[in-house]
Amino acid sequence: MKKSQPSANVPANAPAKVASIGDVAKRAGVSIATVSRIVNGKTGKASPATIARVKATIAAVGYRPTGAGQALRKGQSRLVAVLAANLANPTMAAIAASIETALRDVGLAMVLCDTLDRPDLQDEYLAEMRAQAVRATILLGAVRSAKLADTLAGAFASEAPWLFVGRRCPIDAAAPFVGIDNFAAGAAVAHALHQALPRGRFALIHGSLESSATADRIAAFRQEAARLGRRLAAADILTEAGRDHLAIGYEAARRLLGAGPPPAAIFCASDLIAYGAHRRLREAKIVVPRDVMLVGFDDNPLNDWIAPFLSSVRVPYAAFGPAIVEMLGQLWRGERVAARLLDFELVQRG
Amino acid sequence: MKKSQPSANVPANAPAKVASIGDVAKRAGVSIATVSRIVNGKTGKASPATIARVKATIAAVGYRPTGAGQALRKGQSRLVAVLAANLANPTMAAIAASIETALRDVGLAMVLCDTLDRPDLQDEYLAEMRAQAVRATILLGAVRSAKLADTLAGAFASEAPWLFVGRRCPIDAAAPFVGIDNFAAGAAVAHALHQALPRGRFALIHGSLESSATADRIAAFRQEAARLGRRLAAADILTEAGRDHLAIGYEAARRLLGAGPPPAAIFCASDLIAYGAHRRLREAKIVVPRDVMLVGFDDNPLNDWIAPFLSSVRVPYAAFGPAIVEMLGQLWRGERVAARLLDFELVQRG
DNA sequence: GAGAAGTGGGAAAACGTTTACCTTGCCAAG
DNA sequence: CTTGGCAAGGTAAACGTTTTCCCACTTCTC
Repeated sequence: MKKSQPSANVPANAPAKVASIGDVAKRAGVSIATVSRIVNGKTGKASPATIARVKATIAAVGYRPTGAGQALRKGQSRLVAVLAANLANPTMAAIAASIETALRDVGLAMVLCDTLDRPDLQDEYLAEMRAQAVRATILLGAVRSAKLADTLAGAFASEAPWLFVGRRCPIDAAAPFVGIDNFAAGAAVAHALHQALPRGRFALIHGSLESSATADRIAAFRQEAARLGRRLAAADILTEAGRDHLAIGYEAARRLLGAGPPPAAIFCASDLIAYGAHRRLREAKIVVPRDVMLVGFDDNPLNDWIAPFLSSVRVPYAAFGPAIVEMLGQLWRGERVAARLLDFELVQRG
Repeated sequence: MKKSQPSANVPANAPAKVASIGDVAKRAGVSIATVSRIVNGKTGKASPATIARVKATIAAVGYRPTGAGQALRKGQSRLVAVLAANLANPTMAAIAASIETALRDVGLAMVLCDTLDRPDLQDEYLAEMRAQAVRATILLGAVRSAKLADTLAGAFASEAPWLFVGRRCPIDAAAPFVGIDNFAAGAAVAHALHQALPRGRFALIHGSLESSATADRIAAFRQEAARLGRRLAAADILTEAGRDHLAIGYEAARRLLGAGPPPAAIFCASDLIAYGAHRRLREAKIVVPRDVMLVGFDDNPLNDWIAPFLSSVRVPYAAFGPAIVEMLGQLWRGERVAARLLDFELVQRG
């Protein structure tokens, strides 16, 4: 008596083993090679009658090739890893959801990991996903890490390529990338604010500049503002340490309001920062956008519903999945890939 | 010349194969059995010197057991599937993130799928996850489906148990469950509204009652309200078809306001419904909570920042992961499990 | 009617692990 | 000197799949 029954409450049909390719072959009276060929659509090797019989058997026993067997033999699984920097951020979660849907459409499954923006965790996940023989690794907000730098050279044309989404690769900006043109977006915000508010100060709140996305937005905004004659004072460019964008926005807004009269507009490098800033503004009885215009970034889909005061740069969440899958196809075929830039749109509200 | 070089731009170190247990064994001058035993911590079979040598070799070549090999041999992978009903819902995304963190702490990885509340997709994922030899399947908002009903009997004491989170199993309410006591929560809301607003009508907006979570909240609210002498009129209980809670809330609020004077309070079965209703109220110049009290459910972490008008039942997002992992441990050990009910809290704002 | 060319399908190796079982050398007890 | 036992570690099977050969038979072609 092996340990097959963990307890007596298991019904008699509990050990109903899942059918393997050998079971199907035996039941259909063919060899496993034939079953394998039919499952994989290798035509021309079996008669129509055999094909029909095997397919019927497959349906009858509910056979489906075991991932482990395939992965062992072929050296790759049906999995794609997504390493997200921060799943608490609705933007990342929405992009991850879009990726999942697009992967399903091509028969792949998503392994989703939260690196918490920590290099050690990112490295750990990169190693584990390699051990899982994933078909690709999508870094949704990568952070600079040891393994990233070490492995990068061989990782692109390999059978399990890396793809950077949202943020550029911190080591090599030319690595395969899918995302919006943050530089153009930052400039567009500056331009729009200049049009809407011909006079008054602009302020800027952002988090860590390690992220290329943030850095580009900020640099472009400052550059374009200066070009339009709206150079920002040093005291109007605020940042805080930490990963919590809500807290960053709140704290920065507190400092900004404490330093003097409010600016005409505040550009926040993310919607979460804008939410944080808005809370402080609300506490100070400053009405957005009547008294101060507030611009965020990412355009959380909830904004139309609960943040009708917030202008924001809309990122096309749903477009990420298809674009990523398309680029993965190119990488798998060994094609040279360029960065794929998705469209953004400045949504003005209030 | 095999197809080893997809293109000429691959550096010479590209085919750096990942080391297998055999490579480690050869390099350390032992058999693969010894390496395996050491990797798996099977002590007492190797001398300290050998152990040290093998461990050094493992570190040197960066060896890590391949998931496929282990899965094939042991019949289970290091993966746990999470089938979420709707990743666009911030609540589900937050719980999924919590699960991911808790799984990582015990050395497992999460495969995340979005069933879109569709029975066919849920069944497809259940089959695929079985083929992936996942260690467990977590149904975060299950829907009634054919395969669910078929397989349920054997799925609990098996090596790859099913665990229902948020919503009870639609087939068997006694199936392993982690979530809050929605019935108690619904009653608590009714009680709190009765205290806060001694007179005036209550209204209720909800989506599909297929979900046990929604059904329990609604039933308890109505029951407790009636017990307190605040029976709801039929016209004050509103629902809409569809999956989009924002739209449901908006449409229902439109109907409610079109039918006569607004009620004193509206209880919405989810925060998203409440956001939708709030938008309509805002359009009608009705101020929450001054004119109408609004209560949601789930308490989106953003509420403190952008929905300071909304009272809500706070669900302990971060507690889900640890509770789920704990229950999985019990299931794997073949222990009988009861439902695990997490604490909730009614947060009153405004 | 002999060879060629195709059709339909089988046998077996290989992928990386784990583990049950076996072997070897050594030491101590009888 | 045998026997037993233990420490240390090796051998080989098994898991499920894919794929490369190979084989047997049929049908043409001259």
